[in-house]
Amino acid sequence: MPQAPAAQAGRKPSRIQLRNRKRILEAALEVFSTHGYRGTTLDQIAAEAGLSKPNILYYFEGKEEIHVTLLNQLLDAWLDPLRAIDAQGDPLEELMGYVRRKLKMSRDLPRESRLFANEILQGAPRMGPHLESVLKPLVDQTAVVIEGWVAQGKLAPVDPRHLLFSIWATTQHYADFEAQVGVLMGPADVHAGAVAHLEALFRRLLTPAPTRG
Amino acid sequence: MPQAPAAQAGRKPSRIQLRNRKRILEAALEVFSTHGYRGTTLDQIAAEAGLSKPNILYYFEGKEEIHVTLLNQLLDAWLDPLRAIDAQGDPLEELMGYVRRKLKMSRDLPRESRLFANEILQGAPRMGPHLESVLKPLVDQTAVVIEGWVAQGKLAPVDPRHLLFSIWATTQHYADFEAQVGVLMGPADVHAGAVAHLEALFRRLLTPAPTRG
DNA sequence: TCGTAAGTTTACCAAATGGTAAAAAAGCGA
DNA sequence: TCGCTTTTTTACCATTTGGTAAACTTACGA
Repeated sequence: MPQAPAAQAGRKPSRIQLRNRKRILEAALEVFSTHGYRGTTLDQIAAEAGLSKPNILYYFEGKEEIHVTLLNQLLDAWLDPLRAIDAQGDPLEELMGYVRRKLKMSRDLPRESRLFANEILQGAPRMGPHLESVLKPLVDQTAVVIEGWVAQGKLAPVDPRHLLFSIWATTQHYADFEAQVGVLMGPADVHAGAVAHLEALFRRLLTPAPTRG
Repeated sequence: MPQAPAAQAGRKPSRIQLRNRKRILEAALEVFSTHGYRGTTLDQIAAEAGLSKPNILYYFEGKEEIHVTLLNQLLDAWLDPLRAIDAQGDPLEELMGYVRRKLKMSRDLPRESRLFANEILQGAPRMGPHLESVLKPLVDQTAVVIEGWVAQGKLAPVDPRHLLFSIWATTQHYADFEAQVGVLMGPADVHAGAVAHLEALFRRLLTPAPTRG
């Protein structure tokens, strides 16, 4: 079998392979994130990557494999800020740090945010299992930590999962709804305003009432 | 010219026309909201509507017209809760009422929310002008009202636009990211929890500090 | 430098898809 | 019930699109 690095089984990838797979994924991220899965054509990805369509299919088995590769790769990076929450740290500062990291990701990696949003919006057809196996355990674990903090009185009472939803929603909004934000905010420094606003929003929510007696 | 109600110029629509246009839009909402614009085919809409494809094209000029009709119709309904904010009312209660109405819409009309999210995610290619001409003026106007409330000390200092973004993001999240919320919350009563959580979140943000002196 | 494997291109193809033409079938006012 | 209009169906079509076959070119170790 003279060819088939698409499904390379244990083979160590060559330098060219490494470079071209990276190029393709970068191009695919660009196109998928703005047009969605069905709205993206292999020709667009090929053009963006500077490769021919059959050449793309030399490195990946098909459109779907590119998409899934991108999504799973992404989810992992996406969850790093959540993993970085330290159960031993100061509760309020840990969570506020998380908010800031998520907001920064939204600004620096808007394409990744939109790719993810697109997938979830359509019911996570290519990602469902991954959400169950990767996202859910991590969230369950984080929920326990947050509940512990609340029980210790170091955090105002809050439902951990709804808190996470709020953080995700508000931070990713600036990437996912950029088209709308742009219309409504003009050329102002959106990010700086967002940082200040979300700082106030979550700090007020989470700061525990001073205990008396 | 024996046919052309698609571009009916001033003609009063027949009963059949009214019924079928409604059917088509309902079917299109269902399909567009779950598969996006490019992911939707006329055949799918036709099947969902119980009509043939050419019959669909008898009532609408094409796929794009259906989509645009749906979007513009939707934006109008979508903004009703915002229009309902009463500048003369109690600031905190007006805004909390707005939060509740938005959350209710997210629960009752998730398809509409997702249709809108899909469009904005992709850069609002078929809606840009409408955002400028309909959404922006209304938001500008609301921003003035909120700023007035803040100036009067009836509301904690807050950037009106970022506040609106937070409200939209958190409430619509339950519709737009339902696939994810479902994975993480199981069969629990998500809505009730969301109401309580967002009530706390925004009430704490907006309640002004008691003035002294 | 030569031979083999890796990588790339050219030329296709079948299916899907948005849309059309024109005939057939209902509706409906008089 | 007749005749005209509205509505619906049948039969197509051109383009796009994911994907393939096979020839051709390049890289690289011996």
